[in-house]
Amino acid sequence: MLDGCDFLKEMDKESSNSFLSLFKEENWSKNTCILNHEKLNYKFHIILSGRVKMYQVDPFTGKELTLFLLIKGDVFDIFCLLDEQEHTVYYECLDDVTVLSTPMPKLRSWLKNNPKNYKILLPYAGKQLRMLENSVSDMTFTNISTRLLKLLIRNVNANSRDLELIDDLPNKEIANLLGSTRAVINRHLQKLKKKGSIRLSRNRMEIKDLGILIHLLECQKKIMNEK
Amino acid sequence: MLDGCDFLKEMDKESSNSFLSLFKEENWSKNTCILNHEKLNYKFHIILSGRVKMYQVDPFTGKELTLFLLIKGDVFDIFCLLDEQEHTVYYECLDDVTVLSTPMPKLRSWLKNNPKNYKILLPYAGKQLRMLENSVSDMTFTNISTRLLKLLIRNVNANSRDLELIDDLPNKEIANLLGSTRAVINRHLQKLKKKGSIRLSRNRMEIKDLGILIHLLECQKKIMNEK
DNA sequence: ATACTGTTTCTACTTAAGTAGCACATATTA
DNA sequence: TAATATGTGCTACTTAAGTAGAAACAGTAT
Repeated sequence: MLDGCDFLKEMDKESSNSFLSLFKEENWSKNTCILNHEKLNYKFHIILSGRVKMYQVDPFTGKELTLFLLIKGDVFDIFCLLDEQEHTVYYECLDDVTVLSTPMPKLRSWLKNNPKNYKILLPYAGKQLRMLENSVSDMTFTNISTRLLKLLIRNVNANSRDLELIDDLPNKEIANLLGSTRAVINRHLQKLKKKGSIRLSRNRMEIKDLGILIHLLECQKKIMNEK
Repeated sequence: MLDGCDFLKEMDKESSNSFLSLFKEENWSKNTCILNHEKLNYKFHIILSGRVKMYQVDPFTGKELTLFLLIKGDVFDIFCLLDEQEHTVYYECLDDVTVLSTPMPKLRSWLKNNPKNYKILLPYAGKQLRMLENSVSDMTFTNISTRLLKLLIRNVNANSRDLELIDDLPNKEIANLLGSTRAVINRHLQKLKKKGSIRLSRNRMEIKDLGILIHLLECQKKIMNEK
């Protein structure tokens, strides 16, 4: 059930048993939102199935930015767990979701009593740090069409060659993932479609020719290089 | 010497003594670069004095992005310490710098033997996460002139009312901090100068009227709100 | 079946930011 | 002191991305 959870793999058997006994399973239906950020300090969750987007909303324009698309094995809110500060961020279920939940104080006191397990947090925190760092550098170094190409390629399943995780999202959600707007994303998607690399329909994107996408990404790099 | 170091404040007396005995002092002169990222996995540093910028360089355009301006109490490389992965990032001393240094493996084994001290890493990791998250949302929600205003205001000393930390940087370095270019930053700085809010000279920025800066920031918000 | 909502596809327009280049000023050092 | 490098201030130009709005379409609910 929790195989492949980065969070647990460093833990020994007895620790992971006592750790898991802290939690109880919860089911949230699609589109459920966790809006109250104070509550993030009250509960801690591990995702068993389904997608949860972590996002921010600009209070002045209402524009949205999806910071992470959390899936099985991801946890939240790691920010609060690390430094016990409030975290102004929202969560929304993109599918029906199953999570393991526990009150934050319960988890904190368990960690205090089992201090060697503090270290299980470290690689996960590192992974998040690297993802954010990567977002920052992508946003300063590359334009939106390149970021879109990267997003698509990154989410192609190596075996099936199919687009995963983001294949059923509307243009608006893709835009939120890249920090752009629906109109701009659609403009770039239409170009990719015209080149025969993707297929588009309502709430559905499919890879038609991964080779073209990879080639286009290479070209972008070359263009930047020539400048 | 290490008063106000976030990194140590959670540690008990005996831990911090044995912790500090791992390190030895090093002095690096201004403009020293740490280019070899493999080495980041070999050594770990705590800054005692001077500024160190952590930055990335786009391999295709040569454009730079300063991710963090590290000062007294900051450490590096926390990314490597957390997840033991390589970290493609550069460091450069903006001043003569004094650090405490230790081999990474030595620190790792000390932590292994003193597992309760794993937790001292957590709030620092949280702080870095929040700073990066903040960069990402600033970059998607606000334009460069607003980000410049925020940068200036954030670095005004509350008591002296003077600009600190970034007051002696050339326009190019300010641009790197915001992920922009010298020409654009200078354009915005000239506007602020014309409004009488700052004074500019070679490698020097001074606050002339903080009130104007704060007012301009408020106006930016209002403009975004009306859209 | 109908109305309603969300999504896609397009066109036309606006604007902030990036780019290029140059004159001039200020440091550094040879 | 001359020569060189670095930083500033400014102009003119280009372009990617944001903005606005409308038509057509696809699902859902009544």
